[in-house]
Amino acid sequence: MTTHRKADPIDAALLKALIADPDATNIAVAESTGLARNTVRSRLARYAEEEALRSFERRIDPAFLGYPLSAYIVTKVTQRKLASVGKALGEIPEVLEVQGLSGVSDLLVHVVARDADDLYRIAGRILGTDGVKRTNTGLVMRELVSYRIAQLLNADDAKN
Amino acid sequence: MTTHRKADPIDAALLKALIADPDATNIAVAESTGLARNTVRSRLARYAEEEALRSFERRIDPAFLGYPLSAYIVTKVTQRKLASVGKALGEIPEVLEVQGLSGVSDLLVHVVARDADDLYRIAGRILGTDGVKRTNTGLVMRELVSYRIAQLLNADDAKN
DNA sequence: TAATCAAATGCGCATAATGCTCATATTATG
DNA sequence: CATAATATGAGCATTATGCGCATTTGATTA
Repeated sequence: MTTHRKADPIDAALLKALIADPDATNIAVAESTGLARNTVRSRLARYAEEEALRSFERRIDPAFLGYPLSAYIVTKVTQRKLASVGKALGEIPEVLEVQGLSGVSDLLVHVVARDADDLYRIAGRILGTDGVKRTNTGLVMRELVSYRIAQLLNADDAKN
Repeated sequence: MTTHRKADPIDAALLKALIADPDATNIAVAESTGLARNTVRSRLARYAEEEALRSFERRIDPAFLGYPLSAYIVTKVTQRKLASVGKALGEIPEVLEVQGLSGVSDLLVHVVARDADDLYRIAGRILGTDGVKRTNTGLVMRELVSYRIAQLLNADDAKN
């Protein structure tokens, strides 16, 4: 796995171009980055192969699907039942994401809801799940910093 | 704002096709959904205009940028200093997202890091930020349910 | 029931992008 | 210096795009 050429495993300029315009054609990206068209093409193919790009689902705003409320539910779980809880949570449609945190029995459950009543119902269903000991719901009131990653493309070399 | 035709504001089939293949051409989407090409085109244009699709950044896996560690830092803040804390957090490159939770003085800070030492440094920097009273770092150990949204496209009608 | 209107459809066409191949150039690494 | 992975440049057949425009569909409303 030695790298030849300077070849960053991930090319910052290329990704920046795509961030600026997700629908840019390969040719447009090539022009804006100064790379050759075939280079853009082969790199994107490699990224796809390496799964450097996650699902398109991440780009869909839940609010536009009718789920304007977003909440994070910190969930304390009976350690033995971690797997079954994970499975049960996966069966709740409004659960977008569940991450196991350090502490072994803490889960961070990201949910969305149609309205306050809906959220109440969902939180109740989670708390009622066998193996769940305790939940703590934090409704997202506002985004102080909205999701971004572009800044990491600069700091890549300049260690901070 | 009356809707004519059946016209879902968001078309489930179209989005599903894009989830299945994010790089599908309009023509391919039209074929797989049974919609006309111009329909696909105009709908996608509308979604873009309505900002139903979020930044392309969401699709970039931080791990491929050299940040394999992900953590959520629950942060208790002096309420008066909420704005300045938000600004300060925004200046930390490894901070991907900051959300203000109900409770007014609770923030959920999503960070990534190159390694454990890096995370330690970042957590320290956040704790050292003026206005931050307390932090609680939860390192993501594994994903029990990885981000998904497709299931909401089905449950859209079938109230659960 | 008929008028109305937004969305959906179908067609055509000039322009642009794609997917591919192949030969060549470039550069980090050993 | 030799090597190997990447980048580049050119060409070409195929496909997609962007757009205009006329027509149809189906829900709303007078």
